[in-house]
Amino acid sequence: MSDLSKRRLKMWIRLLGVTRMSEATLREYLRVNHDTTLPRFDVMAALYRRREGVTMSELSRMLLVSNGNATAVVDRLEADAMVRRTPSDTDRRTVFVALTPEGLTAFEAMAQQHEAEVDKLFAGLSEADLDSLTEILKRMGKS
Amino acid sequence: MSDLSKRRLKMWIRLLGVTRMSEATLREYLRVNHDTTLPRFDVMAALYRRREGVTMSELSRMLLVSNGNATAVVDRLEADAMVRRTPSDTDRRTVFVALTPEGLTAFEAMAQQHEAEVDKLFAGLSEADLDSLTEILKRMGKS
DNA sequence: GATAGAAATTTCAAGCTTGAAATTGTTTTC
DNA sequence: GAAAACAATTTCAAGCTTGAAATTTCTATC
Repeated sequence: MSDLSKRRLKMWIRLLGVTRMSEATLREYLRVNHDTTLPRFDVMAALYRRREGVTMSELSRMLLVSNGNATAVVDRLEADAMVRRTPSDTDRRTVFVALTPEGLTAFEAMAQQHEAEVDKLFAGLSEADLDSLTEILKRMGKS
Repeated sequence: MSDLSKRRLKMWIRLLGVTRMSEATLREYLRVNHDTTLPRFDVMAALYRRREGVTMSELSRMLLVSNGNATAVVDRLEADAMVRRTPSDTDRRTVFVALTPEGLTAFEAMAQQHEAEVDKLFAGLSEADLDSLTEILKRMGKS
């Protein structure tokens, strides 16, 4: 195994570590302050970005999770009236999911503080850091 | 919310995306080629790095997972004779976990290919990329 | 040397996640 | 227009994960 390969492995382990620690912080924040979870927040964030609604498949593609997973989280959010399922008129296999007004309100209450939390988490990163990091992450995403 | 804060949020979302896609690739590789899972691999990798064995607490700290989680994964690995628990002589609360010889063999069979897989995944990163990325990740880990 | 506090681990319930199979519906191809 | 292929979603079992509570053991303080 080449030295470069070893360095890539070390970087991957470090990347995973940073991601897990950040997720833990955000999970804790959501639990304590909003009595909710990261997966629920992720779904609501996706639906906030696509206010008109998305299909279940689109949703799982956006979040990079399996279909079954999306179904389960949406089921629970629906039970809490945070999201609503609407069957498609033109394709009876398809269902659209969207935030309810309550869901929208709840999300907006979380989102701003969540952004502040992320900001705090990565306060050590300057504009220049963000430039290079983003550029590198873009390339990583393409493979 | 400042522009810088928005950029940090975008970076975080991108980071999460890269991590999830990479994890999905590695999970698939482990499932198809070694009939195992990422959490199991992670535990075995930690025990490989600390061949002499670690306590359950150390293990969960190394992997950034809860104690209960470590217990569950170690239980299953132990049932498959990949790892062994040994009670401490000096502190009866403590238990050491270590790879069995079978576990060691199984891990070594996976590890090299796993490294190759990671290498492929991040082939787009040059030495210079790794330099700046590692430097930035180090700083991110410190907050 | 009791006892109160701290520490290591496990247990547990609830929720998350995957991948495969099942279900239902649409589209293509003959 | 049947039949086969394809597509969207749900269901399901198994495993993962968390956080809190319970259990057992150790340590410090009186």
